[in-house]
Amino acid sequence: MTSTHEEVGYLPPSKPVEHTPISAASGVEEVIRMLEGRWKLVILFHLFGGKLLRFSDLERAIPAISQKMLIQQLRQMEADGIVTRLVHHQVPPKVEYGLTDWGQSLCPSLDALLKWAAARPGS
Amino acid sequence: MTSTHEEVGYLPPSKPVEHTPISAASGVEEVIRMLEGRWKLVILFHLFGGKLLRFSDLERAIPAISQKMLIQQLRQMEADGIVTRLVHHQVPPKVEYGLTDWGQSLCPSLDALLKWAAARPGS
DNA sequence: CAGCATCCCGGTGGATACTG
DNA sequence: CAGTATCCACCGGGATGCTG
Repeated sequence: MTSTHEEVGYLPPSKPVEHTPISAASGVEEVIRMLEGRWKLVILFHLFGGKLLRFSDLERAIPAISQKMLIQQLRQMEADGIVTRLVHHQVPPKVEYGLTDWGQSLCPSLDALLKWAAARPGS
Repeated sequence: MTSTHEEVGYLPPSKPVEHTPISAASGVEEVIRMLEGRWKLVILFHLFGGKLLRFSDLERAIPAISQKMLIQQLRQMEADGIVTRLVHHQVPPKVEYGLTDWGQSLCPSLDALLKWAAARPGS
């Protein structure tokens, strides 16, 4: 694919839109809002499979993330109904994070994304 | 904030991980890198369906985006092999953007994301 | 028309220190 | 252990003006 300046052998703009992506754009914004941020997807992938992870587990699993970001993203996803927060009040505090059913249902879609990335031409 | 403190009636962590999301984490970063940014997905959704849109078409379709962001995101996706850039050298310049086959193959996955968002409990 | 260059602001997110 | 609080650097991204 030589990016610029090919002589154009393209033809008919007579192709009708079969997908109306524009109308979908509204939902797109919502998805972006809920999943954007450097860490949301990374966290989600660590939670898939119904696992319950403690705050410190996640910190260890994602060494590059700061506490501030970890808690912030977790809280946002909790507010969005994607992750659950389970507090055990005991002397050394223990909090476990997991996925709601709805959050877990995101797994296939994200997996598809992964497969897509893996299928990149010129591997 | 008492959003918390359920007494924990959670049971068996006997659920074996059936998905090994951690190993997937590597690919996740890649996906994020390619799709992140305020506008990438929005642009993509306007390009799905095999449509070729001119720069000005996209500007009109996404009024909130600035020229700078539009061209920047398009270029990045072009570099990633997601979008194509078709230059017609004629007196009033004309450039059309579309999707590569690989880029087009992202459509089902993103659609799944949309459906997921639409299925949010408490609609 | 389709961009590039420049300036600049605000928010995102990192580092660090402190608390229940 | 699981956060909260603060400070601050950086850069994503908007506005404007100019060019081929």
